[in-house]
Amino acid sequence: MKHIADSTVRRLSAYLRFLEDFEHRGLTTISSDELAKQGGTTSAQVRKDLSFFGSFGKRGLGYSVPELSGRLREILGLSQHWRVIIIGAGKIGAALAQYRGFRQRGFSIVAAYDNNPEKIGRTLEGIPVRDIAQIEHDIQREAPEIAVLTVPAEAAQPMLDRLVRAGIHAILNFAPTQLQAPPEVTVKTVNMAMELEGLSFALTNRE
Amino acid sequence: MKHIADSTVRRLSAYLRFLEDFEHRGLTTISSDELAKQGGTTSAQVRKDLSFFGSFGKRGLGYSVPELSGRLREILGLSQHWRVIIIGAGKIGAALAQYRGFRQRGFSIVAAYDNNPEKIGRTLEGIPVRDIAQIEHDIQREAPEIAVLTVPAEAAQPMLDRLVRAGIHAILNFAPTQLQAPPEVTVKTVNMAMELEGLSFALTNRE
DNA sequence: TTTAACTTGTGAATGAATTCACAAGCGCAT
DNA sequence: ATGCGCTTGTGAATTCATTCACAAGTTAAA
Repeated sequence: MKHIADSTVRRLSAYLRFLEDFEHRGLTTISSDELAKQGGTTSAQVRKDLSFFGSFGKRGLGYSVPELSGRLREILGLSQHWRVIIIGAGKIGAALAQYRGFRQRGFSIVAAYDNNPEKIGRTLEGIPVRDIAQIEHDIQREAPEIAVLTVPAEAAQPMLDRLVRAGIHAILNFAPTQLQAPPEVTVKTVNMAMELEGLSFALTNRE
Repeated sequence: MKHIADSTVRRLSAYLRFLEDFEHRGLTTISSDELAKQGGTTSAQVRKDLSFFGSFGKRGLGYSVPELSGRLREILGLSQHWRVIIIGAGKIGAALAQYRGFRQRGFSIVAAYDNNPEKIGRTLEGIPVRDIAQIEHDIQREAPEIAVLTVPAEAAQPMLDRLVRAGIHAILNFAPTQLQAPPEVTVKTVNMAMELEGLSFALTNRE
């Protein structure tokens, strides 16, 4: 398949959210223009994004809301369940563990891991906290697909290497550091410091 | 000034992090190539990024670490302090309140706000939780520059409007929703659901 | 059946970001 | 002083992403 840009995938994800809203309100069709207005983009962009995957609309009418949302879920891989593990049972890990958006979209958090003996054996928002020492064993046994990394910056790269060796192919990183991973592993980084600095730049450099 | 792309600002922010590392280790000069390797980019990209703001390097030698990091801090607006308020004293708010990266970079969290009477008057990681009803009054009095929005999705847009009317120009949004704001207001959104869906897409569509 | 009002899907055009490639400058060794 | 090895700064070339613009398809009304 032709390479799909990251920005395109993000927009698909946004479209799906609006479609679910529409579905909820009982509407059956939607035009690229309405979708665009919601997502802060243009109708041509919406149609182009969708055209990478097929043609789902009806000329003169628009898109069927249930059909398009179904297709988007397929495209994004949301028609299957993904098992998620959280590495690092700190505050951020806890905030994520209770975040309802995960389960709503087919991501189930199976366990959290930490190296602090006081945390191991307890639960984090109902999710068991296990010893990080057993991570390789658990990955082999339970085959989670996605790992969320909420460890201190200096521990992030070694932990990523360890997860990759154990067979993880998708990582959501919250440590404020640039990570290296082999090409078959996808890493997304959420860096709050970077976002804040973007705001600082905008505040400083506006005329 | 010429318009600077968002991607450029993000990279500058990454460069600064490495420079601080280098500074810490007592190194005095660095080449665009070393900076690039750390940041997962190319030396030409590093030089182009910096060239928008001046020429800071010495041919044949590279960049002075303390000088370049100082210049980047200026460019990013980090030589001044920014006051931050957190709107929504839930789990994410708490995780952010204790995040050390903020203070380290000159962002000080002055207060959190909530509408839950059980939370108002208490503290969140040492930060006072105040009644959201007094937000306009406080903004006028304390003039915070940045608001972090950690409220439920459906409350985000009305709250943004309220903050903008009260004089806020920079918003870091954690609600999983697309927000509309006037052009003089900068909004950055951190959307975990979107990142996860990006991983789901990558897992699904790899050959 | 014809017409009018819409809306899609998509090549072509434009615009933006990245990479190339090289002249020019700097430091060190000889 | 001269030459060599290294690195910057930057126009030009290229690649990537977005927007334009319109033929073709659909519905509904007359």
